[in-house]
Amino acid sequence: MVESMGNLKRTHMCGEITNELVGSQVVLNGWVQRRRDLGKLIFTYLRDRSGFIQVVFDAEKSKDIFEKAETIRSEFVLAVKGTVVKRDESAINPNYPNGDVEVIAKELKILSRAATPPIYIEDGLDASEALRLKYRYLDLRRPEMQKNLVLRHKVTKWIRDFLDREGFLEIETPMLTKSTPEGARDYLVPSRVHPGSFYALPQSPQLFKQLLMLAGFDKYFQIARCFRDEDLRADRQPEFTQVDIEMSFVDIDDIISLNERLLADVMKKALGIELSLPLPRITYKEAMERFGTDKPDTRFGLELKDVSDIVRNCSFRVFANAVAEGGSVRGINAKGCGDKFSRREIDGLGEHVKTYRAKGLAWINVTGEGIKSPIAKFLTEDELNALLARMEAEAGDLLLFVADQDDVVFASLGHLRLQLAEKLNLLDNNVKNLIWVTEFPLLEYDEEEQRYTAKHHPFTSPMDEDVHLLETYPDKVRAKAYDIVMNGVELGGGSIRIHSTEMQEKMLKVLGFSKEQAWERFGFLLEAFKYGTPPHGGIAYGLDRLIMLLANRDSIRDVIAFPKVQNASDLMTEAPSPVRQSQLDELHICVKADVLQSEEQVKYNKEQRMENE
RNA sequence: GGCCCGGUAGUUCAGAUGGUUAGAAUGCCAGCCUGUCACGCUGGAGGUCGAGGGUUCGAGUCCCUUCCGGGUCGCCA
Repeated sequence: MVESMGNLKRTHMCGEITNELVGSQVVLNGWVQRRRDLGKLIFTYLRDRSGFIQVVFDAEKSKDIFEKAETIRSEFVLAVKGTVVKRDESAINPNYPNGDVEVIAKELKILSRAATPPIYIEDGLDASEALRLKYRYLDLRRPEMQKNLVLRHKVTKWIRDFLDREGFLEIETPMLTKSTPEGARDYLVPSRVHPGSFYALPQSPQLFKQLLMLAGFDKYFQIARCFRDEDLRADRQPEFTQVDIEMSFVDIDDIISLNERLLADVMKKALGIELSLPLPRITYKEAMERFGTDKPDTRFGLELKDVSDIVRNCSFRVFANAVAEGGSVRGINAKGCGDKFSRREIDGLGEHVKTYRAKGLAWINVTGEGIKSPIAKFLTEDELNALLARMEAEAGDLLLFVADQDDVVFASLGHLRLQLAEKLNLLDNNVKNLIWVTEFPLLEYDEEEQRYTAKHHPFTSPMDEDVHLLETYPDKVRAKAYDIVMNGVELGGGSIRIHSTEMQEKMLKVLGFSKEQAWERFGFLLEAFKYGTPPHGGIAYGLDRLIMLLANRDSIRDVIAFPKVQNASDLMTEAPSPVRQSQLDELHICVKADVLQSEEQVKYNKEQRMENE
C-alpha cells in the first residue's frame, strides 16, 4: 500500500541528523538503503542527497509500525517521524559521520515501493557502464555521482560569481544557427519553412561572441552548450558545455591574467589548492620538443631529447634515413627501467608506439655490466658515448628511441611518455599542474584537402611579427593563441581575434576561400567588421573536463547527468530514433531506401503499426 | 572507417583440451532471530550462455556474419 505524505513533511535531511539533535523529534524523507531484519527489531539506513541516517523499528514499541516496516525493501521511499537518540557505545558505526546517533521511528509512511534495482546503489560500484547509463536515474542516486553533480553546480556558480564580480555579462546566443564549413561536423536541424535548408547547432558561440564585442558588450561570458558531430572519447561528448569568455581592448596577457585569477579562485574553493601565479607558460614549439604534445602533463619528467645530430651519419640506416629525409631521431630516458622491464615489456612498448604510426622502437639497456641493445652494433663508440651523454644515461636506465618524421616521432614518444608514467606510477591525481601553451601555429596543412586549415579557428589573429609571412610561408606563422592545460588535459583554449575586414579576408584567402565564398559564408562577420571593431579576444573552457579533473574521474561521463555512449546514442531514452513519415514529410526530407530497411527502422515501423491497430 | 578488449543467473564473474543436469558470490523470495550496520542461520526460485548461421553424433567452448558496451587511431577549426 502506497500512502500519501500527509503531514509528514521533512524537517531535516538525513545527513543533518547529528549529536546536537539528540532528544528532538524529526521527520525524514528518503530512500531505504538496506533493511536488516532481526526478528523483533528492524534497522534501515535512510538516504537522501545529504547522506544517511539509521532508522530503528522496534516491535515492542509499536506493533503497527513494525508490521509495516517488515514490508519495506531497498529503494522504497519513506516518510519517517521519530526521535533522535544517542547509540550505545558498542553500537556506534564509525563508517558514517553520524554513526553515533539514530532515529527511533514513531510514525512511518511508505510513499513509494520499488522494484529490485538492477544496479546496487552504492559507491565503488563495478556494474557495467551500459547498465549504469540505461538506469542512469538509479546510478545518479549513488553518493559519488551526487557528489560529482554537486561539485559541478558549485564550480559553475563560482565561475559565474567570479566573472560577475569582474564586470562580465552573461548573454545567451542562438542554438539554431548557421552551418560553417570549417571545423567539426555540424549537427543539422531541418527547417520546415525553408525546404531543403538547415540550421546547425553551434560548435561554439564563436562568431556571436565576437559580434557582441562589436556591439559594445566589452566583457561577455556564457555557460554554453556546444555540439560537434564527431566520434566520442572518454573526454569527448557530442554535446558538451563550454565556459565561453570574450573581452574587448585586451591583449594576450590581459586574458591570461584574468583566467589565472579565475582558475586560482576555483582551485582554492574546490580543492583547497593555492595556485602560485603567474602560471608557467611554454611555447608550442618547446612543448612539442620536450613532451611530444601540445598538452603536456608536467607532473613528471621523462622528457624527450633530440639526438638527430649524433646519429645522422651512423650506420643504423633507420636513424640515418629518418634524419636525411627531414625527420628526426628522439629518445626518452626511462630512468631505472633497464633493470625493471622484461624484454617482453619493452616489446609491448614497441607495439604501443606503432599505434601512432611509428615503425618501431629502438632501445638501449644501460645495465651495470654494460650496454645491451639490438642497435649498439651499428654505432661507433663515439656515437654511443655521445648518445649516453645526451640522454644523461646512468646504469639501470632504459633509453627508448623513435626515428621518423617529426609528427610521428612526437606523437609516439609523447604517448610513450604517458605510458611509462603510468607503468611507473608517476601520476599523482592529487597534484594539479596547470600550464599555458602559447604561440601555436596559425595554420596546418591538410593533406586530404590539399590546403591549409586553421589550427585554432579562422578568426585567430597571427602574431604581429609573423604577419608578413602569411602569404609566403603560411606554415611558419604563429598565432596569438593559447591553451590552458591541466595534467595533460586540454582544459581550454583561446586567442586574440582578427578585427579587421582586410586581415580577415586575407586569412580566408590563405585558407583557400575565394572572396565570393568568404562573403557567402562569413559575410555577416566581414560586413560587421566595417562598422568599428574593437580589438578583442577570449577563451573557452571545457567545463566537463574541468569538473572531471577536479572530481578525479577518468571520464567526463561521470560528471554529466545524462551522457551519451560511444555511438552517440542515449541508452536510457534510446535517442536518436526513427520518426514518423508525417514528420519527415513536413520537413521535406527523404530517407535513403537502404536506411529504411535498417533494423532500427524496421523495428520502429512495426511498433508504429501496432500502435495504430 | 581501422585496431584492441569485453558480452554466461537480477548483478559481478568462473567455466583447459568440444562431452551427462552450466557453477560461485551477491541480490531476490520464504522461515527463524531484539542491537544490526556487507547482520546471522535454514531453505528456495532464478539461465533463449548477446543474436543469426555453419562445422560436429554433440557447441557456452571451434568457424563465419552481425548487434551491443569500453578503450584507442583517424576525426575532434
